[in-house]
Amino acid sequence: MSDKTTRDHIVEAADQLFYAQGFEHTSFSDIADAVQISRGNFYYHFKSKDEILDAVINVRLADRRMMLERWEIDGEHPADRIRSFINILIVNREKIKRYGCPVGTLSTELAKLNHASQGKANELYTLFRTWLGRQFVALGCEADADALAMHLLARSQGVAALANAFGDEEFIKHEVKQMGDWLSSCTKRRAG
Amino acid sequence: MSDKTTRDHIVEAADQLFYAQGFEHTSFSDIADAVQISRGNFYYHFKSKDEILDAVINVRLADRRMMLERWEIDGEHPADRIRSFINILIVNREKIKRYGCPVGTLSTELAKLNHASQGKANELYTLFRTWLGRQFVALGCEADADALAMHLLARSQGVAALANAFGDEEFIKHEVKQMGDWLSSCTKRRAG
DNA sequence: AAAAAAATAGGACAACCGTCCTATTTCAAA
DNA sequence: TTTGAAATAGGACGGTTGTCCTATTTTTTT
Repeated sequence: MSDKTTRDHIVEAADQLFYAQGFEHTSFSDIADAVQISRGNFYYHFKSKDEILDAVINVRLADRRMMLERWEIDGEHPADRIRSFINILIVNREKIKRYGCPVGTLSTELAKLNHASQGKANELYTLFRTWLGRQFVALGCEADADALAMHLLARSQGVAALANAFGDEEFIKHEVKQMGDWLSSCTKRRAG
Repeated sequence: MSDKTTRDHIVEAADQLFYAQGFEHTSFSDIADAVQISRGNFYYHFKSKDEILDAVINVRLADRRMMLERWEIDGEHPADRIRSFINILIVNREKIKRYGCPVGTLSTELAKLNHASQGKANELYTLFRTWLGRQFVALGCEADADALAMHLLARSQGVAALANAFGDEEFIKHEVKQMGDWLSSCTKRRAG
């Protein structure tokens, strides 16, 4: 059917479970049940739970990197690329409502656990930050490109957090519209 | 020295530990060590860990309620009250950098745990939401008072999340300034 | 001072955790 | 078909968790 290795299945199941239940609250048994393998066989593929987390973060990093690269190859305007980023909130609104932002919630959890992979998880933030910064530079906002990137990142995080708490998808739509307006006013201020 | 009961000490220690380490990652032993009582004695004051969480949330609710009421009694302008809210980020920037927002991180964690006290924890959000909404109404923004309250809440959450991830207090200051400007433009748009 | 109540200590408990070990099975190379 | 490596199953392990129980101490009341 599929040529995915057992290892891939484990990482995939762990990815989903870490997102839905959190890293600490997901046990080896949970993952083993999801993949339908025995607990013991686990340590043939991974030496520890932390190693699985590492693999999960690597997969997430690779996924997002690919997505952002795809958005950059197309001959789109930088503003439209940024709009693609904002639109993640719309595309994933259902899951965000239920589980929050996968990047933000993992980062928050690992910070509390003071986990060794904290830094690596935050590379996900940095990935978006750098990419957004590059788009703002392309828009002609060299001076405060990074600040604008951080601003947008923060607003996305806040929207995801509240949408999750209140279970409110409409709020996402409303805020996304505002973020679009904000972006327009940004570019217009440049042009005018 | 102090006339605080043992129960108060437990709740206080649990409050801090839940904030710094998260609810699930904080064990009975952690709290017992902090309060310097035996684990066994614990169940004389609380029937379960969930009951401690409940007490912690109640304390947090009471604290915030008192703070907001204090801000409303003073004959201040609604805009200045809202500025007081925004300024929480500045006052607590050190702790936010280290542990994030106490309201947001707890809400996020309980959502993942699918914990029974999820709703109660979210009352903290609702408290601020309602209060902010009331201030925006007083500012003359009846139509979209709640939306403005949610917007401000979301931005605060986002700022706290990123400040925590990047360990960046300067970012807080920068965003707080912008939120002040946004508020000014809000009120001016009304007045003009 | 005696009696009753409140508070505390310390250990027992079953369940679960991440980890590890050792048979057994599967499968490909020879 | 034989051989050896790769993959899997299942259970044992020590530690920790939340919970509970029962003495003992402390405090209050009479």
